[in-house]
Amino acid sequence: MRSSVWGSEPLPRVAAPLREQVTDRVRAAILDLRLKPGERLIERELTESLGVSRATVREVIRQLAAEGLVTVVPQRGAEVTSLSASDAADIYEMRASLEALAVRRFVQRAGEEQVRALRAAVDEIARSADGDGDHLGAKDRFYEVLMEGSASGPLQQTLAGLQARVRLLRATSLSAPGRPARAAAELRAVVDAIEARDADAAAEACVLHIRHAAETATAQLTG
Amino acid sequence: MRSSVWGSEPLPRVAAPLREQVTDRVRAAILDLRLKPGERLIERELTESLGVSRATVREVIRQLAAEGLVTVVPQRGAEVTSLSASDAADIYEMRASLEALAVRRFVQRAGEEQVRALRAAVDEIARSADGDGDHLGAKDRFYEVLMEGSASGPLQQTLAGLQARVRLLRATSLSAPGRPARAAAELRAVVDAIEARDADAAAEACVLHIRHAAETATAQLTG
DNA sequence: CGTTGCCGATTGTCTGACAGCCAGACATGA
DNA sequence: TCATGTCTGGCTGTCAGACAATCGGCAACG
Repeated sequence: MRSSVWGSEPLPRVAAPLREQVTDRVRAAILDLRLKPGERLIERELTESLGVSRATVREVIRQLAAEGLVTVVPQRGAEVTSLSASDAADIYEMRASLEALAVRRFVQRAGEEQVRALRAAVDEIARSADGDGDHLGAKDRFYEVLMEGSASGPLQQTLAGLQARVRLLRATSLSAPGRPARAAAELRAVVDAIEARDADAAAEACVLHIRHAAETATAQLTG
Repeated sequence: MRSSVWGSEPLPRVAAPLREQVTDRVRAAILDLRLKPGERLIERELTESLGVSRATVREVIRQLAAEGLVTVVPQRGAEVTSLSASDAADIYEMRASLEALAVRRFVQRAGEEQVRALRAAVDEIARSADGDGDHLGAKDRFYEVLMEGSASGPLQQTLAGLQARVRLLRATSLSAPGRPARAAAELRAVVDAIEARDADAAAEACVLHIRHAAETATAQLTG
């Protein structure tokens, strides 16, 4: 029996372990600012509100600490990470470098189908920038396709961590008037270059995009 | 009482939590190849050989998984990560980008004292390349100074993870004849540029260094 | 008004337990 | 003989409960 009938992948685990579901929920709470930066995460409170044991909660906290979303102070526990302006700048710089790299990989490795998907995603972003549709979700989908197509485990893992931290700021940076539309245009430039299979141009466009995002974000932070 | 008497830092925690000591020991075992890539990490075995409880062992495993040193398969447990050639290439590429960034930050933020320390570290590397002294340790010290001087938490955390993974390969890549000496020369070029406070040149030299390291490493891997 | 000492809140760690899953050994039947 | 069920041991996933160590604040005290 040819295995390709089922697709080449070893079946992506339907029922996620409890630990991961909990991790996702807490992460979401942090990114939605239901848990604000600086707020303490008390283990017993989490066990109660999430309905899981302390052991599980602790593993979740380690996970989120590794992602940089929470900071643990020895003998004091975890709190939601609050980023300094200089941290934010560094994170944006790192994102610029690594996403440029991801885009390069995408050009090398992605198939026609994936390029089309990326185009569709950027169109969706543009549409949502004009008012209707959920902008955050559209952007998430864009990055999902990008990561899928660049086909690099290490890159994906690292960038995911960076993006999560950026989102700690994103609520503010996105609110800049007119920013969504410009962001959409910048991403379109990236996809244009990708379709032309021009890795250098795509990477450069990508760096430009992140730099602009960083500028509006830090402007809001310091202003 | 002036706090500067004790140094400005908030005291780097002398008595590390047990969990961290254990993490360090397991990490060291992996990097020394006492635990080989692909080898399974069985929780009960670890509790016995390390003398700690299973809860602690599990937290340690999560930590190392986040660093990318071990891979956990749901319902099957953790094993030492084994990197594909393409993963290795991506990791080196990421390192090149991020270390270049770190070097730029160093130029911006480090003081005279730290530049001197970096110079000393690279001298030590050169000396150890000529036979005597421990090369790995010298390189570690170099990066320690670099990270300290670039003063960026996020960068430091991310790069530490990448470097750990590179070390999974390093045992092989370092054995290339003549490589240590050339590596020393390349790092010297980085420091030269730093001393001249030329961030662009320093970053470029840094990228060059990592590229060369990547080449010899992948040559060994595929050969 | 600055110290000192105590107390509650929380984390760090351990023990023991039980269900569920997986892989491989084993047995069964065509 | 080969394919198909079935069983079993080895692990992981998760839980509950317990106890010492430590931190932070508060109150008594000099």
